[in-house]
Amino acid sequence: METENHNSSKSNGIIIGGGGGSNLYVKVMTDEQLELLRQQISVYTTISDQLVQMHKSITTQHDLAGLRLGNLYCDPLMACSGHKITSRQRWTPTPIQLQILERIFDEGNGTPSKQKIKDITNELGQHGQISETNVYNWFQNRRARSKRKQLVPTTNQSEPEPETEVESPKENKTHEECDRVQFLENLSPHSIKDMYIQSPDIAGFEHLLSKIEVSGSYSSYFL
Amino acid sequence: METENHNSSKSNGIIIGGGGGSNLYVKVMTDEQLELLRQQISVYTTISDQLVQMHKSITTQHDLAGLRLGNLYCDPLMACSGHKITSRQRWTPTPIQLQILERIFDEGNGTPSKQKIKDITNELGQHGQISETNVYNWFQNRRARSKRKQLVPTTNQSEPEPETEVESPKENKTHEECDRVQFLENLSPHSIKDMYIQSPDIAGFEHLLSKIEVSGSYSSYFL
DNA sequence: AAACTATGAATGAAGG
DNA sequence: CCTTCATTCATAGTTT
Repeated sequence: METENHNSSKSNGIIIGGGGGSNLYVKVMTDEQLELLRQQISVYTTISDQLVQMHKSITTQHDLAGLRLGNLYCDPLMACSGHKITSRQRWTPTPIQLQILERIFDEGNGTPSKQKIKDITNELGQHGQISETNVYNWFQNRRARSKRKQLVPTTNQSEPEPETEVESPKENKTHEECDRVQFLENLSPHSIKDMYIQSPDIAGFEHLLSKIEVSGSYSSYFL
Repeated sequence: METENHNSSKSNGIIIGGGGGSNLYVKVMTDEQLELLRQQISVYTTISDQLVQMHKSITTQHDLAGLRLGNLYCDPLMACSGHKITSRQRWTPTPIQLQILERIFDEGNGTPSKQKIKDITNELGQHGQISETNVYNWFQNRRARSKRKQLVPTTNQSEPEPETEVESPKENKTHEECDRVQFLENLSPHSIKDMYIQSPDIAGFEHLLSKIEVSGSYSSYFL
């Protein structure tokens, strides 16, 4: 367990001369340094632990909607006031609105100008909550999709992209939340065993540890 | 569990006897131990970094997409195994890239000059494929859309429909969301300065560090 | 419930 | 810069 004796790097080693002439090279840390290390690691531990818990709570729950809502209605006052918060993170046109929109769309003008958008928005506002962005997006999507429909009328099933698809075959579609977390899960496994310091009480954390790859550049983080 | 009594149980200190009779007590770490520490810390760094990015991506509404692509980027094996990654015509910023871009964008200068673009591109190139055009476009779009964001602060709270939606009171989404977000935000500030080890390139991380409270029990994590 | 479909929304890029 | 398009994601609603 004695050193491999590389004395090149920082001076975290000292040479203690015995009386005779045999020098003993050891790595030295003062109590202060150890304390700092302890703090540093504890900080990492704390952060990681809590973030992991958040991560778990996010991926476990189905409430991605709530998640998304968080962005939109992140105002703590609003949220905590336990008030209304019509949690419609995504606008959905009412039948009346849709009808009007369709009519306007069929009127030909594929280009709803800015002012037009305003007018339409105002009109539709009489029939439900709506914003200009909603109208804008609607026309945007409507145009694009009506165009695409024409382009691919019935020939959709014959050419399912015979590409060199070595991608993981399935499970792309329904795992929305996985998309969000796979950047962690997909990390190639690398066993960090017998760590000098172990965090005893973080449950899912070790699982993550076993998956995180220690990139070769980690040494650059250190010292 | 192991106590924090590092003086006795865990012989990480040795007594080196000099010739005379004065003993020198020092903390000792072998290279191996140091290496393990290095790995451990780098693991924490990696995990924290990525989790922080996820956290930011979640709490910031405009970059969920970028996060998603993280899985493509983050898996070295898959990326290096060859014929993957292709089939993407459109550049998508990696989380790291996005983070850097956001930081630069937030630094005010709405005008990324030609030279600036070059620099940024070069920097981001360290974290993934990118071109100057990508950077240019990104800033272009970012600016335009952030501007448009202000234009549509539609706090439309009107009640157009017989909205009897009470959103299941027991399952308070907003509350959960708050919990998730606030667990970081609410941590009492504690300055971790002059850390023995610093991670140079994690931007938002230091901000978090300044907010994380080092709980008094951190010593229990250590040894 | 899980899978599917329709569609609102986000965003990189192109044109002017 | 502004507008527009193409692509993709995420979700609400529907079907099996």
